[in-house]
Amino acid sequence: MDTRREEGVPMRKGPWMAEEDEILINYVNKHGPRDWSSIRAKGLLPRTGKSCRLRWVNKLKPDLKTGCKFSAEEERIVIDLQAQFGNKWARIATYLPGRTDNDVKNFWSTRQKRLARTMQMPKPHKSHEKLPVFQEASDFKVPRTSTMAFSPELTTGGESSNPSSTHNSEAMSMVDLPDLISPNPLNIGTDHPPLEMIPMDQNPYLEQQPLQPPLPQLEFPFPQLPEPSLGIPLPPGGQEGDLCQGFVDPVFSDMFGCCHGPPSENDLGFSSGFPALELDTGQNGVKLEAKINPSTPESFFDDFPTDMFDYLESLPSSSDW
DNA sequence: AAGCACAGCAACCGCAGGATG
DNA sequence: CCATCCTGCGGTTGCTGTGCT
Repeated sequence: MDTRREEGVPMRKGPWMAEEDEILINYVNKHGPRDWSSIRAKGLLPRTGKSCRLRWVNKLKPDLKTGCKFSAEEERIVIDLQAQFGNKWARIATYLPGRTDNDVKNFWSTRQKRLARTMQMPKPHKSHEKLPVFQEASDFKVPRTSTMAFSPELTTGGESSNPSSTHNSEAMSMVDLPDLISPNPLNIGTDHPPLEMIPMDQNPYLEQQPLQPPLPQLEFPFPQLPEPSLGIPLPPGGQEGDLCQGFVDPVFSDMFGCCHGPPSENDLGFSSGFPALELDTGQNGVKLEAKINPSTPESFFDDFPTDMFDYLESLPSSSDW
């Protein structure tokens, strides 16, 4: 394949340097995202065409959400679509604006590892062994929109989603934590039947939210932004500063507003576009104080210190063994 | 402070399918 | 029809940062 034509020419591998990125961006701006192998043929970069394309698609493309964790809604979409399409990451990624197939793949693989750890969690444990800590709230909180559906009898009397039983968070849309809090939150190896993975369309406990069709791909030449901007062209129909324009999932927009890159002036006024988290900006906007909004999505807690949930583990004393 | 383990991510590899000559 | 090239996809690997002991 590429290797034959590259004989004798030392091909660079490994991490990309800023200069290489710049060259690649310039090339794409001039010629569009195609003819990748001619980049090397023209002597612009000692990289294979594949490598150039990959770099562009995964890191340099203008509409990417780089350095932005998957939101709860994105997680839900990935889970739903993975159940529907299987490991068709590129296809799944078309439903997630700003995400690449590699992002989705990595997210899924990380999630699988985490689940595997959870499943292998030994029931008895020696006192000196540290229990696996649920590092993400979504490991033990089950949003009602999750495809992982409970049989009602699995929770205590089916009252788990009663808002009055939650911890002062009137509107948290999730199964009440204490119902799932145990060293074995999924009831694995107990008398309970295992959790069922139910396809979305057969899940009676799921509030159906039809998936939106994939977004149209950004076409070359990319639209240019007026200054000042982050240098990120907008999706068609988008407005400046809102990379999520065009992503029409109302739930997503309602919950998260938009995910931004580097903070801009407007970002400090978080409350309008990011209802899940309100920040009190002190003098000069330096001191930030987070206030939890009642409608906070569950993955919001991912950013909390894990020891916040230490009480969940309720470690038995060593005398119990 | 050093060593270790782990999670997350970037990048590579191999393969498949379409386009072209 | 065949060979070759290009592009795209999914799986895998290896590096890096971070937290824990």
